[in-house]
Parts: sequence; structure tokens; C-alpha cells
Amino acid sequence: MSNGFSILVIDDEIQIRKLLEITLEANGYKLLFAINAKEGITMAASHQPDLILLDLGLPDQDGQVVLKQLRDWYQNPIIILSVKSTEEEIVKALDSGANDYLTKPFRTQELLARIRTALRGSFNQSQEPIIAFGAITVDFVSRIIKVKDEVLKLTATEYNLFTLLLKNDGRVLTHQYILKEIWGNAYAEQTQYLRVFVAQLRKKIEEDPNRPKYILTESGVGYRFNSG
Amino acid sequence: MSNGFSILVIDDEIQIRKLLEITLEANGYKLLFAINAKEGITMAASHQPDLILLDLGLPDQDGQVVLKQLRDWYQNPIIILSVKSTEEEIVKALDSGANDYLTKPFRTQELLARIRTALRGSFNQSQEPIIAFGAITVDFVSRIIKVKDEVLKLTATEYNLFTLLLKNDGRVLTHQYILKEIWGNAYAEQTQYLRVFVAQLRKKIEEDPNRPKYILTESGVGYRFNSG
DNA sequence: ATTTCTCTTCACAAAATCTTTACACTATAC
DNA sequence: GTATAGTGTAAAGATTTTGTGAAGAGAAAT
Repeated sequence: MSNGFSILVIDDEIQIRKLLEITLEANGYKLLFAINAKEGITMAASHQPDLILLDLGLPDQDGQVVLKQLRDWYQNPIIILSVKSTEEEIVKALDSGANDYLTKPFRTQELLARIRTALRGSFNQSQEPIIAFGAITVDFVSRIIKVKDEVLKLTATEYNLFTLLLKNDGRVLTHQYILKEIWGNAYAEQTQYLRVFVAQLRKKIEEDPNRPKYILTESGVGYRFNSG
Repeated sequence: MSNGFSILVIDDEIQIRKLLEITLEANGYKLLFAINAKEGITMAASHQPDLILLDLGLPDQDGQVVLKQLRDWYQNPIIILSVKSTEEEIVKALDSGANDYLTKPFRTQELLARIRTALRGSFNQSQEPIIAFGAITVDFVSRIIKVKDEVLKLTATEYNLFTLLLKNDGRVLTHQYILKEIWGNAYAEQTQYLRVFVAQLRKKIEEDPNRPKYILTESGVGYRFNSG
């Protein structure tokens, strides 16, 4: 459900906060709220949200000033939501470092699209997260696993099993748990499947499948992955 | 006087072009003009401007399509200028890769501020509009693909599928994802389409379609393009 | 109206994967 | 040492997934 992005809403109007809470959370964003400038700056600093929605009409301070203060150290996108629609106000906000400016009342889908655009621009520079250990490299985005720079060919089930173990690095997973996760609840007793697939995985990733280094057997319990 | 940034204006209305020429040049931008989609794409490729102002109501082609074609290879900011102000149109443009959307008539100072904002966040890193690998050459501007210097004749669907795979070089794309991208959400379960079109593509670009080198099958998951 | 091109659908062949079986191996308990 | 429960592995068979040619439907071009 979550898309991994957090958004801080700085707005004193309860209706707007409620509306944003419903629409943004429905789209997978994690929301934070502040009802005035002081609280907003504190929360931005303590939570480092991925994006800030800032109302310019705050009770305790001029929004343009808040914007400038945030921009002294806050690098992620800031989108202004304001009832003021004068050109002067918009130009000033954009030149103070705002990424976009929407006038209230705003259209929900447009706001969502502009949030996506702002997030796209600031986070696409980052590399794909790649996990590496020993001679093995795992790229979850590309769904590619390499052993000694050779692309490893895994079937869908093998890949699922491997990533399940990997995600629980160091932990013992019971046979039952693994079977339920990979094959579904009905297969919880088919421990033989597991043995077959574990053997195949070991053949592919272990240097010496007879003396496994990564996929360890916990006799009578299950398996444990050990990346280092 | 010059600020070093070049802007390509793609708009068929002479009044708009004149207005932009005066205001933008007065602010130090170097201007380029195109009066239709074809010319616009060509000029974008040949001059690699720092920013594009694109009108959606072009005479020869739908602006949303032009936007998508530009985004195949052009990475600098694109700001839409359009008389259309429906939420649907705006969302579509932003999700197709536009950085901002202004409805005509626009306010000059606001446009300037939004141009500054867009340029502020970009790193001018446009990719070459022509890419090559193995015996294959892809020209995103003219939309021509060559294999061993022979022009390859691809249908619209084949071209879309091919470039989708190409843009995700190395990544595994699921059947569902590809179907949704190419045929639309309603076709997410028509994996048979995909098989037919993948077979046709392979017949056209692979040296030995029985042992594909570029379009690889990930059984049970999807397909993966591999350019090298 | 006819031809050409593309897309969609079907049927079946081919390949890959999963499941099952059989049996060997290992560790622990007694 | 032997029994026993648990584990590992190869391989055959079953099933699913994928590849491919071809026929029919529609749309566009001639």
C-alpha cells in the first residue's frame, strides 16, 4: 500500500488537513501534519519528509518567510498551497525556492500529479539499490542476481525463495513459514518441495553445495540465510 | 545580457512566439522556434536546448504524443503551454514527463519564475537521440530502427514494445506491466498478445530468433531486454 | 471494390518448470 | 553400533508456460 514517500503538510485549516489526509494516504503516502510555522519547521527538521506541502497563510508567521527558512537547509521539494493567487506572490514563492505553486481550492488529481512530478525530479538521480555479499550481487529493481559477474538464471519460484531468505538475513525461517510464503497456505506440509528447491538454489549460488555457506540448515526447524 | 540558457518554443501561434521572443530575450535567454511537432522534435535533437516550451495544440500532431516522444530521449525540463485547462489533460501531461503546465493566457512574470524554477533543478544531461548496440541502431527522433544498415519496418505496436524494452535495458518487465503500458489497463491479462509480438520482434531483430540475444524470456515473470 | 497491412485469436508444438518418486546421506538418540 | 527421523539429490513424469504458424477480422490505402 505504501509507496515509501512521506509528506509534511503545514496548514492551519482543519478541512484542508482532513482532505489531504484522505486523498494522499489513499495514494500510499505517509503523512505528517503541522498547524503553524513553528511546528512545521520543527517537524521538517526532525522527520526529514520527502516533500512539504506549505500553506502561505499561517497564523504565526508569514509563509514566504517560512519558505525561505526551510530552504536554508531543506533540499527536498516544497509545493505551495495558497488562497493568494497574485502573480507577485507566486513569483516570490517560486524564486524563494518553492518547486510549485497551487492556488486553493486546488483539484485533487492535479495536486497528486504535481506531487509525483516534484518527487520524480528530486529522487530519480539515485542509483538502484544493490545488495552485495561474497561473490553475489542482488538487484531487486531489475530482478537480477549475479554470481561472479555472471547473471544467474533463477526460476520464478527459486527467485522468490532466495529473496525471502535474503530479506530475513540471519533469521531462522521455519519450513512451515517458508512454504506458506512461497507456495501458499495449502502447501504448509510439503517440506519435500523445500528440500528440492533449497538443493537447486545451493547448486546455483554456493561455491561448494555440500558445505553451504549462505543457506544453512537448522535441522528440525527450517533454514537460515547468512550473508556474511 | 545573455544568461547562457537556450529555450526552444514549439508553438504555431505567431502572437505567442512574438510575445515569448520579446519577454524571454529581454531576460537573457537564447530562443529557438518551431511551428509544428515535426520541426520541434528535429530542433530539439539538433540544438539540445536547456528547456522546451511546448504548446499542446499543434497543427500536425497531438501535443501529448509529442511530449512522450521527446521524453524518449530528451531529459531537460519541458513546460507545457496550453489553452486546455481540464484536470485530465494536466495530469496526463505531468505524468508523461512534463515539468510544469501553464494555461494560456499565462502571466509573463509567473512564466519566467516557473522557467527559473525548472532550470534550477535540472542538470542539462540530455542523452543522445540515437543509440546503437550490436548491429542495431535506434533513432528516437525519426523513429527509425536499423539492423545492419537496413531500415527495419516495425508496426506502431512493435515500435512501442521495442522502445519500452529498450528504455528498461537490463530490467525484467512483468507481462502485466508491459501489457498495461502498451495496450492499456484493460489488457493486463492478455499475455498471448505479448507472446505473438515478442515472437515477431525477435524474428525482425534477432540474428537467431530461436536463441534470442536481446529479448530474453523470464519464464513465469516477463521479459528482459539485454543490449550488451 | 479490392488490396494491403495490422491486430486478434486459435491450435498445437516446444520448452521450461514444477511435482513426485526413489533412494542415499547425516545427525542424533538410545 | 543401530535405529530413526530428518535431510539432500538425481531423475522421471506431469503440468504450466512459452513460441509459432496461420486463419479471420478490421482498418487503411489504392
